[in-house]
Amino acid sequence: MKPESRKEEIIRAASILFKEKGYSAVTMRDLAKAMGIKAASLYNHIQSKQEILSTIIIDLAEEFTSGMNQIVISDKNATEKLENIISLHIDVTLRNSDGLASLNNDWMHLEEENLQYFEKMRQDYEESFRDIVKKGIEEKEIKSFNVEIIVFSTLSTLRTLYLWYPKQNNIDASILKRDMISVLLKGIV
Amino acid sequence: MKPESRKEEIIRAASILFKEKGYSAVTMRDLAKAMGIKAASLYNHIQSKQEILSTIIIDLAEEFTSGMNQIVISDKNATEKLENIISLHIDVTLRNSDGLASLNNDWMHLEEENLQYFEKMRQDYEESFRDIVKKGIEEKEIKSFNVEIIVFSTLSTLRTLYLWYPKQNNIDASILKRDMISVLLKGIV
DNA sequence: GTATAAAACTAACAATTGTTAGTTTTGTTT
DNA sequence: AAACAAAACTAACAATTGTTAGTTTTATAC
Repeated sequence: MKPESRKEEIIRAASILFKEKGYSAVTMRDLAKAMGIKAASLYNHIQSKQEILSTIIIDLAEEFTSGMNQIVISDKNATEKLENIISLHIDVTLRNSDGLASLNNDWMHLEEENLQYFEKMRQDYEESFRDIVKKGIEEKEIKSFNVEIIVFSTLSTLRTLYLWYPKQNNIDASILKRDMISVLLKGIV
Repeated sequence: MKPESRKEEIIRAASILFKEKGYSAVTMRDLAKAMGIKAASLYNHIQSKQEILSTIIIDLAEEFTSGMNQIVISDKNATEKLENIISLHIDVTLRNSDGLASLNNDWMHLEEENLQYFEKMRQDYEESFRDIVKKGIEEKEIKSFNVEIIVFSTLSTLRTLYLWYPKQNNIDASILKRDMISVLLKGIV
């Protein structure tokens, strides 16, 4: 592993604080104290508080976008694609559960350009998800429930993993994947 | 319907703003502007910003606590109890989806006394939920999956209803209940 | 119409906010 | 040890924050 730059350390510390109190309630002085330095010193490494937020969120959103795109173009049936989506969410959650709090709760504090970029990615992601479910229903792989409800209920669980996973003591990733697939898919497929 | 007091109007307006930007990012001047008055005038009706937040959250939490307690003591099997929990969440969401945003995302900004009170209620709620699922598994009503995962996945969906429901155009409550019960329970029972 | 209560207003406060400028310290390379 | 870059510091700023005090307007009751 290459050593973490000071900037990356700051972003990681910020992710933890943002998770605890939300972006708006965390001050640069809070963040500095967590780093053991003064607030002004942070600006040797970052440009603004906003840059920290956008780095956290956009990086994660691009990870999901890229992962989803690979799943979409893959030569799999709907059920397997849904399994891969579950797997994607679990992988990202294990790697960066703190950052996901910002993605879920503080995206609206992004500024103009990044806000639009983020909203586009989220919309495309949901669209891809919906299309996979629709295809699955057409192919009789998935039960013919209301599509919106299936997408919503599945996605809401996956999106909330970041809150739940850290409270479980070291549940194994592969076991988690198997169980999540059971609970989320066995009901609808 | 009895007319809404000025204080209730303020709390309702605050719920909407808190949902959009979170408690910390909403200023008393924002809230005043939404009410068409000056910030100082708000204080003729409320004691503090904190009072608004705690009113929104504690009222809702008590509603859930009371609803859950009735379900727990009822003479129903586990499946029926879970159906009633789903129904409870949908009812509360239809009545006050804005306030639920604060309950879900801004509870950590409650101050000492109310924070403890809230956390106790939430803990008890989850405990009751878990007990119902456990009992259901013992009675062979519910499949023997990991209890934590069942509770987490179901509850995460119910807790996120407040975000999803307002975007659906007037989906009927009874239809929603039937479909949610299908999607959430058919997989595990 | 005069008195009373409700609800708005103006003006200001002390504290906190993100950020900048300029300087000093720390650590590494020659 | 001299030079240089990285990373910390102090001090301050302009703007914004929740809130208070005191006053005026608006609506209701007698």
